Amino acid sequence: MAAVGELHQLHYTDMNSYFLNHGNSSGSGCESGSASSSFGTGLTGDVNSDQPLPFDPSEYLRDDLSTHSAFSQFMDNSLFQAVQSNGVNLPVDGGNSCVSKITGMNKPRTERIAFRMKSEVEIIDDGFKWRKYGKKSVKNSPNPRNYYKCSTEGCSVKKRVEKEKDDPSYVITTYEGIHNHVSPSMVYYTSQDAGSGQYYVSGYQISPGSEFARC
DNA sequence: CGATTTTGACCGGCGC
DNA sequence: GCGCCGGTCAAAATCG
Repeated sequence: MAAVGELHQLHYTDMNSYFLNHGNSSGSGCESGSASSSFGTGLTGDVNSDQPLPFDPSEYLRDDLSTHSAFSQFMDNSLFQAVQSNGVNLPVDGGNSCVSKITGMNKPRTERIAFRMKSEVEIIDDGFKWRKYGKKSVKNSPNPRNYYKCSTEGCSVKKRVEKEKDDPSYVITTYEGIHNHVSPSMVYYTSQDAGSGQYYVSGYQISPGSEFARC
C-alpha cells in the first residue's frame, strides 16, 4: 500500500459512509437519495483498517453537485462539530464506524483526519478559506507537503496537503483541529419555531462565490 | 496597499 | 549530545 510514513498512523476517513450517514441524518438541504446506493458499494466492515479507501471520492466530487454539497456539509457538520479535541466522538452507524481515527487517542492532542482522493489539483475548496504558511519536502516522498491554516481570525484549524507518493493523481489532505466558525461559503437560513419561539437552522445553501457553486 | 504565497531559517521531538 | 526530520515562523516577493 502506498502511503507516506505518517499516514500509517492514521485511518483514512471514509467519506462515502460519511455521506451516507450524515446526508440522511442531518436531513435538511442535501439530497442524497440515489447517490446513497452507489456510495454504499464497496463499503465493508473493515473501513477502520489501515488501508486506502476502497473507492474514489473524487468521482463524486468532480461530477455530482449534490456530492459537492455533501462534502461541504461534511466539512461544516462533521469537522466543525463532531471531531473533539480529545478522543474520538464521531457519529457511528450501527457497527459500521464511519470514521476512523487518528493518532493520540489517549493523549490530549488535536484530532486529525486524513482524506485520500483523486484529483488533478491539490487545492480542494472545502468551503473554508486557507492561508498557506509552509511547504516542506518530506522523506520517502518526492512530493512536497503544503501546510495551510484557516485564515478566519481566531480559528487555528490546519490542514496538510500532499500528493501521494506512488500515484500523484491522488491527493492526501489531513485536517487538524476544529473550526470555531461555520464555513464562509455556506449561507444559512433560520426559522422561528412556532411553539418555543426559538430560532433554528432551517436550511442552507452554498453561496454563489463558492467553488462548489460553480459546477 | 492589504492579503497571500514563497522559501530559507529556526525549533522541538525523537532515535541513536 | 548530535543529527535527522517534520512542523512553524517570518521576511521578502507577489498578487489582486
